[in-house]
Amino acid sequence: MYIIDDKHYPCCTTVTMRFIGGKWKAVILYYLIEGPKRYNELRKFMPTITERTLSLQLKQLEEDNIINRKVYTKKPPLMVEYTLTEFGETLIPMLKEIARWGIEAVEKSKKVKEEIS
Amino acid sequence: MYIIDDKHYPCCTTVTMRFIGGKWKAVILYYLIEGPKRYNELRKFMPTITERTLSLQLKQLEEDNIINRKVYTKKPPLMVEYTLTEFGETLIPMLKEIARWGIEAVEKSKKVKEEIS
DNA sequence: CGGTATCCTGTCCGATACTG
DNA sequence: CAGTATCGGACAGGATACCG
Repeated sequence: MYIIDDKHYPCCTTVTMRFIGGKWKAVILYYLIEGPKRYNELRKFMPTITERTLSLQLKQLEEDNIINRKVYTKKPPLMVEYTLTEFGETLIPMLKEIARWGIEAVEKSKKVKEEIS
Repeated sequence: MYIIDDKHYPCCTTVTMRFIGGKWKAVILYYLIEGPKRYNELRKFMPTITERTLSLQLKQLEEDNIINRKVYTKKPPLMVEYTLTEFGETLIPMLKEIARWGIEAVEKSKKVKEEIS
């Protein structure tokens, strides 16, 4: 049993999923590995996410101190950049493992298809 | 864009989350790394999961060919064992990374607390 | 022992429209 | 450009009771 901020987690794995679980967080973070990204850049990488959801997920990641939000202009059009924090960067090895396995799974399913057809 | 079984994924990370996302799947798999486990053993490891949810998650993992379900008795009391499949074993490095980061995050939050108090 | 059945709640997340 | 506001549907997951 682990405790962070008075919240109880039955397993160290639960802790991680609390931070990067959900449909989009890991994907957002994956794209931030290679460097800072603007809001619209992220949207282009994830064409099927809605503005609202992207906005919410970014806000949560910011609250968890995983990413940093930096505003470069005072008046519209705004220019906002998102970056991994130092804490967020500790996630990189894991994010790469997650991505690597995803690719492996896709490859495998292709092979299966080829064998069947 | 990746496609498995006619389902579209915008990113390789999405593929992985499709398999191990959710509140419990990664936790179940983490406990299966060290070897086969019975239904009630898993429940003891995760005291806060409900029977229904554990049952559902196990069934989904079985459908995804990540775990294997083996029944050893014909009449009650039943004896059922869950094991990682060969495909499921490919997840191990990632699962260990996820667990490792969870522990790291807990340690870090402790440090922060000590610094504050 | 290893589950189902039933019911119910919360939350995630999408669609759409609007704004400084 | 980078969001917010509002509404609503789907589904994950909890509580409890029961079964082969």
